[in-house]
Amino acid sequence: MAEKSSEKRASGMRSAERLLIVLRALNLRNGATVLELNRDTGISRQAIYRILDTLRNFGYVRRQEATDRFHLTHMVRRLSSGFKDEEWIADIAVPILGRLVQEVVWPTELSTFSDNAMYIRESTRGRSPFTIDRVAVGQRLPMLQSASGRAYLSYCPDPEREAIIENLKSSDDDFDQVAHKPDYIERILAATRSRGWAVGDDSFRLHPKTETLAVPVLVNGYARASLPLTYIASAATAEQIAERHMDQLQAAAKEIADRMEEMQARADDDDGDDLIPIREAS
Amino acid sequence: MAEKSSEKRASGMRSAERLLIVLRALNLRNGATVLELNRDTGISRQAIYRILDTLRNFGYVRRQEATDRFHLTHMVRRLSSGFKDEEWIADIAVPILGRLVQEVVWPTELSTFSDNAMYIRESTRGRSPFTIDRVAVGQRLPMLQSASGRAYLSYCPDPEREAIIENLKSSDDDFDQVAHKPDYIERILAATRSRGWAVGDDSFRLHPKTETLAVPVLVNGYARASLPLTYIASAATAEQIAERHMDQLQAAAKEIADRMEEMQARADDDDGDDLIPIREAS
DNA sequence: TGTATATTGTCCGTTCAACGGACAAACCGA
DNA sequence: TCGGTTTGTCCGTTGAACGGACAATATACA
Repeated sequence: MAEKSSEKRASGMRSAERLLIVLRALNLRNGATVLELNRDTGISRQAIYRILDTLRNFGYVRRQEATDRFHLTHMVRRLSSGFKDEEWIADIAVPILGRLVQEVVWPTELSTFSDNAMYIRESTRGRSPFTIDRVAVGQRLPMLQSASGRAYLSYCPDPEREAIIENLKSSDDDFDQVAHKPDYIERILAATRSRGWAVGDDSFRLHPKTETLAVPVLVNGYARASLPLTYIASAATAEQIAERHMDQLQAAAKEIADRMEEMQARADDDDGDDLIPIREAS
Repeated sequence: MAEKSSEKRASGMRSAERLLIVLRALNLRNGATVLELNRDTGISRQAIYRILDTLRNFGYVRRQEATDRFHLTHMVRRLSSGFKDEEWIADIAVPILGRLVQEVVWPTELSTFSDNAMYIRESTRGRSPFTIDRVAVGQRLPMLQSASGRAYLSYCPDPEREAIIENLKSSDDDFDQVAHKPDYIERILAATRSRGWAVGDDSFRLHPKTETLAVPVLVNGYARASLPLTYIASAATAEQIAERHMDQLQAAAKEIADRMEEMQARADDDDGDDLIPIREAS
């Protein structure tokens, strides 16, 4: 068949699920006895023993000799250490972009800065009816030509921008050579700031028939990502697109930023709205 | 029976183990396809599907729509967010204290600062033949009377010490009242520093028959924990104990500190010496 | 000293969930 | 058009996970 796995109400693996529940419970109350975990999770005592054995074999949990309580070890960090901060914002953006594409028919993306360029992290191409080329995630975008790059540079902290420009000067990418023209850069930044949004340069186009404009995602006042919208050039001008959709784009950017600030503020642990059961489902 | 679970060659739960292996693999290569995970881990493709479904149900993994790759979400942090930094050092100290108690017959501990006092995090009481009172983990020790507190205060960064003293002044604990006597504090610190180790004050004793001396654990030059040794007062004087065991105590403190510095230096991700299999055991 | 309650640990027969072989479908380059 | 690669699902088999039951220990109280 190979259908596109239409969001079936999956069950998942029993014992593995319970291990995750116990692991979570251990995080909420570091240092716990078998009985406490039994009560916290509703999982039978015997099962808790099995699970803790498993976790111990992997070094994620140790038993404190003196108190006979089970504790997490520093190894647990490995279960999440691969999650990078750049992914953070893309992760949060997913549902928001999903809603955005329903209002704005054109495909939008989320791009972040890394390695002297912007990279597309998330995309709604494929859910938009007006998409020409498909997959764009992972695509590299030059800082000074792409709408994403320009939006980012215009609103990132000053020291960061200066450092980026400095790096671009020693880049061997053709696009980055304009970094040597400070007046050109100044003009772009000024134009972007006066508008509030950025446009892509003709010299860089992912697809010849499309154009892109972008707004920055301002977290605590500074750009942490860009939110580009790509449209078919023959369908409208940048001004028309902006007229129709800028409010929605800005609102989405704000929503992403708000979620980010919100999460940063919290103790990093408990996020209230929780999909993960702490007790077993009946 | 209720035997003390004599380190049996445990097996652990099959499917749960495999979930942990896949989770680890996802951390090593964020963004992976089912086939890639299959190759990385040696786990059958069908099983990877089951595991990813489970992880998705819990929100730890999402599927990037555009690329069909599986990514960790910010939720994975919850699997380790309960592991606090204070536990870090205690966690590392466990095996080192274990070796120490074999050389030094007296019980030793590891204590860290928290909430205006030192707290015992790990203990070898129970493995030492000369232990009087059993469990001491979790025990609160006053800063200015206990050997642990004095060792810590004498070698922590100056601003931290000043802040602690300031806090103690507004404490309602009787022990902390001497924080109002700067000359007393100065005398203690000077004595401790000239010796290189701290002694406990008569006014505070966990057990009337015992006395304690302690050395600081100096990470990057500053105290991050204390390593107290408790002995029976009638058996020897502090000087005799120091004569016999100070080298061993200092060596253990140094080893803990070295391990800490080592771990901090690393990228927090890959720690080389790894108990956790990335591929399944045959 | 005996009785009651709470907790920890292990055994073992049953059963159901995890397992992987097999097949179908889609995609891709030649 | 045809092989090779990748993705996804089905389904019969089996062994791993399950939890009831029991043993042992600790503490409290009469």
